[in-house]
Amino acid sequence: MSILQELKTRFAAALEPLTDDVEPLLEMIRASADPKFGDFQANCAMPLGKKAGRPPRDVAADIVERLQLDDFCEPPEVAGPGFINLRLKDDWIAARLAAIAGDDRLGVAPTDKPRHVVVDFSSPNVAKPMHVGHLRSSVIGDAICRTLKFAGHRVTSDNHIGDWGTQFGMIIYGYRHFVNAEQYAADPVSELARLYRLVNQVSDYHSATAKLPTLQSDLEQHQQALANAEAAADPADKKAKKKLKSLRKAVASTEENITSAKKKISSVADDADLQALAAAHPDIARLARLETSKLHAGDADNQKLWDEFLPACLAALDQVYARLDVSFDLTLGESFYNPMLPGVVDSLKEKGLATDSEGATCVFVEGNDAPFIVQKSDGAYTYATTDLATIQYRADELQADEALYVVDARQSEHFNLLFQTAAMWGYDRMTFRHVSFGTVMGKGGKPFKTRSGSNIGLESLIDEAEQRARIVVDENDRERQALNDQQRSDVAKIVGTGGIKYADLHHNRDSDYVFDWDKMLAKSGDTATYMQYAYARICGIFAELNIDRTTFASDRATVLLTQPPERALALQLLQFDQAIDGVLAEYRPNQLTAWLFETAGKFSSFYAHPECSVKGATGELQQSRLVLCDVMARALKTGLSLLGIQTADVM
RNA sequence: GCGCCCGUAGCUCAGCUGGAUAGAGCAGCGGUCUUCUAAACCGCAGGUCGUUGGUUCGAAUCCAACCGGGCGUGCCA
Repeated sequence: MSILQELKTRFAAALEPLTDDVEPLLEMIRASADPKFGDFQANCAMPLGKKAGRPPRDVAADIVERLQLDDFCEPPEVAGPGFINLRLKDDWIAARLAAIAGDDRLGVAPTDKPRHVVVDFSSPNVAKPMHVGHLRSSVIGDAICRTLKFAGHRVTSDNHIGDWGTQFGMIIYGYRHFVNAEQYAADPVSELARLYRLVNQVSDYHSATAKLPTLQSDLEQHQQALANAEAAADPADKKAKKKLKSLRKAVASTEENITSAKKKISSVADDADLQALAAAHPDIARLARLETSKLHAGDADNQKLWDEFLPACLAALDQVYARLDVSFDLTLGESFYNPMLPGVVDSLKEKGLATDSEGATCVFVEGNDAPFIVQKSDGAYTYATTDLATIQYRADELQADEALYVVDARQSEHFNLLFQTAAMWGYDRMTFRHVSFGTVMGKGGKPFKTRSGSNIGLESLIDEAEQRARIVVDENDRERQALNDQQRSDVAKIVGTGGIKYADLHHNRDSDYVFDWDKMLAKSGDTATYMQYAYARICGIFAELNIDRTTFASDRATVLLTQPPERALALQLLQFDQAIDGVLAEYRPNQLTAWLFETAGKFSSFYAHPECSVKGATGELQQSRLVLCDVMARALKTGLSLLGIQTADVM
């Protein structure tokens, strides 16, 4: 039983005579903010006193009198307005720690209320290279899956790939007109990616060329309006000020659009071959869309191409996932749900949820201006329809209790509409949750892009991480020479990808965060490297003493907490369950990174403390310290593994 | 216009179901390697928690208004 559970049980008994509803009061037991207030504190006397109209300190004294916890706590103290401060007995901590030695679960029991959770994450478009935007979804989603599983839930991870969208029409069009057969035979995926880029580039060229005059006149209009407004502006008028601001924004954004349009035009116009190609395919965008709709309509030729393209595209994705150590139970893309879409719309219509509006079939959700469009006026279905079909499948076929969507925060409105529509549609017993996350920013505070403004490829990101990590590994091992070339390269992989993942996970997922190479692989601070290093140092101790950690009989040892760093570390290690609970409460992996960092910090203090040497100790004390080290190593390895981060025995 | 998110130390961020003097990490300053990997440890310094009101014994946390930034907003996904 965990410390917090134990305390809650004891407090429940003591609080029962005082109130009908103890549950919220038990939530007010927590680890102390400051060691001088003990190890844990219970804040329940204040609200209770208020409710009963009694001085909180009296209530606290009442509670303390009823509390039965002298078997594992020092006598509780009442402090301040009515805080109850608790300090665990050293012997009890030592016994608990000895009890979890050798246990990868660190004494955390699986949940007694398992749920079946579908986690929908990563979801790239096939045939389009994955970029940094897919990183967060992949990394956060994977960490959530691993943590849910560890906690004892049934998890189905599902990669809802985009394999049926407009990009396929572009690829098909490109393949028909521009394919380089040799390249395609040698490396189909990169040739398809090239074709996609090419068709995209030419379409963009035409649409930019068409749009440019409008944009330029828009700009003139906006500039004129701005000039007029500036001339008439009354500095005291707030409304006018706001208007000025929005006009300036309009000018700036139009200017940006013009710049980007010009770039798109010149990228083709500056190249004679491209220019000729563009001239020969003036209607490329429409024709590419036509290929898409032919595919959707069941056109045999296009279906054949799709069948041919897809396996290669999936294999390419798998390569990236292998490098990231991310895996899925299911990869059910949009195409999988295609046959279900007409039925979805029919069912919505039957139930009176979907109605015709301006030619499109829409669900209107109260309190939302925007409609939820399930069928466009041209008859095509939308991702709203697919998402509803997906819910149907997950509820009816997979029998899931809960579905998580690890998707960019910008889609929150879509999910809001989706979930409400699903509930009205009858899927009200399943819980749905948009696990949203912010944008990855570059150092300038703008979305992380390459210098030319395109997205940064995920593969090149991993490449760079591993290269940078290798430099760090080489530097660190220069004097020790403990690693050969292969080992260094293995460590660099672990440190590099671990660094990327950790940098992402240690931020609150809601925030945008700034991507910073130097910080990510920094030798110190809150990084994966710091944790991985702590792990390697522990392995080093066992190696030095010629003890095989895998067979180390730590459960037979007694734990002695002779020094403050030992006690602090032991107590920290006993609170792993709180980190797990913290992650799963709102699906925030940063709760676990925080615990790991704190724990690793406590270990580093222990390790560096002159009175806590393991090698320097003998007999029972050395055995005890080895137990501490072993549990610490398990904590790091297990905790990092829940984040999808690996460890190395030697670094 | 409407909706969502954000504003905490020089920088990057935690903390947000209200709790004791607001925490880390970088960067800065000063210490610590003949002893388990110094990719480390110890210490110092650094903040009107955007502003103003409100609720409360108690507010970074809840509510309202405002200021500042980002994103989304009917047929792309």
